Amino acid sequence: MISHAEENYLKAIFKISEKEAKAASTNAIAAEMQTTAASVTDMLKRLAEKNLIDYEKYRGVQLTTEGSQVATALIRKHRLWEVFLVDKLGFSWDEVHDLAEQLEHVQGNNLIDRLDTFLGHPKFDPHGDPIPDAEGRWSFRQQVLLSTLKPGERAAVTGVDDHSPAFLQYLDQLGLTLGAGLELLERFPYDQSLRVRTPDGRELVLSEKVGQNLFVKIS
Amino acid sequence: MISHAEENYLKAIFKISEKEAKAASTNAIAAEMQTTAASVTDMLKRLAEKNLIDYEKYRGVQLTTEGSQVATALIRKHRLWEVFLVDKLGFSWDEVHDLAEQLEHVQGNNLIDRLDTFLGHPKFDPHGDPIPDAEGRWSFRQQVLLSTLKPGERAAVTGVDDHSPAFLQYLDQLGLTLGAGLELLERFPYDQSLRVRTPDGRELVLSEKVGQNLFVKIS
DNA sequence: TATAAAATTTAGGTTTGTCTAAAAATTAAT
DNA sequence: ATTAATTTTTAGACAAACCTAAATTTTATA
Repeated sequence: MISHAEENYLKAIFKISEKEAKAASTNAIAAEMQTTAASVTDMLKRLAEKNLIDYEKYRGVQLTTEGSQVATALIRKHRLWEVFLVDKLGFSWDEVHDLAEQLEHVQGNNLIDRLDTFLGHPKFDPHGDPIPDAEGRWSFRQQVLLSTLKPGERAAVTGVDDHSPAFLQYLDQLGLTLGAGLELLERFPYDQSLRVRTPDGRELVLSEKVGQNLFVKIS
Repeated sequence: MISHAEENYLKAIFKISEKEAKAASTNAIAAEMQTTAASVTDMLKRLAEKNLIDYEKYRGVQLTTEGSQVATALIRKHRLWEVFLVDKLGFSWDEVHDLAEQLEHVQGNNLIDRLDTFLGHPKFDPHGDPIPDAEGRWSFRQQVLLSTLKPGERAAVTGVDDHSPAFLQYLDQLGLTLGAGLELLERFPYDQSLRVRTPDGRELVLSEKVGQNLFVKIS
């Protein structure tokens, strides 16, 4: 039996390992979980005991195959619930994280596969993040950060790196929701801000920060 | 802040009070919660401290107005999720209790009202139990136990008193799902078993126990 | 390479929710 | 109205998950 708290730690470790490629440090986990390093050490011992992580004192941790499977299943649940909340209940993409965080812990035999069927087997969640299938396989997509585009290139918004409500709401305001098209007109060398044009002819200036947090697919 | 465990106790007390009309006893709560009397006493102190119940040592408990509101909201959530699981995800009525038991604890501003809207504001759950509205008002229905029918009377199934999967599955097998019509042909005095006819002409003999656990509306 | 700084772990505590066994109060029965 | 049976509460423990403060280990720096 894996507790909710344990599940959350596994997910946090998975998330860190995704970005960093090396063993996840106690401090990084504490930051991700918004708790103290001491609490993390406590939990790491328990997770190691259950063979969900490989843990060596002072050396950070890595998920075992089993731990990785648990984390992947959780992410699948989280993202499917997000699709449900947005597509079926009409929530906006900046409102669903906390709800999905709770829903992902609901345990039940067929629940998630039935939900998946009900939603039409979506491959990406409302933020453009891939949803692993029942066997833990991920969908990939040719996407790059907006900041890497060259002037003249056209692209469509496919996802975000920063998932904060503030960023998502700002994108809503700009009309840069998933699928929105755009063309990079120029990059100002002074601060790396970007001038882009939308299909309806509007021109926007986006900060470097926006460019580094928005994924697009070049068309 | 009310914990999941506290919520479950409030719901249990509500359920007992519904049937018994008098103060709920420690033992009755322990039975309903499948735990020990000592654990119940512990919890009752906490609930009383939070003004969710009126508690006097050795005298049983009653919900306060606030406690009753919490319990009602929980029941609303539980039953709406059951409708979702049956109507949208295709679960059968004997499979949804445990899932709804978890889903009812998910906290979120508009979640339940949005779910309610999505489901079309159902008034009854898949077992025929009423779903209180957002203000805590209950729907009532003219229903009686099948065992109270007189020979010759026709009725339709509206709900169950026994919610066990075994009973629900048996009813499925008999074709006595919600809305099913029937006519009482005779009651055998020997064991109070009932001979009934269904609209498609089938005749069934139902035990006294079935008659005392099936609600019907006389037509 | 010592020493300072940073990261990590240990030690010792707290809260929530549970338990068993024993004590106390209430209710039933002779 | 005592005694017996039942119900309820208290006492004392335990596990999970967290905390702060202190000790230890690792890493960075002079």
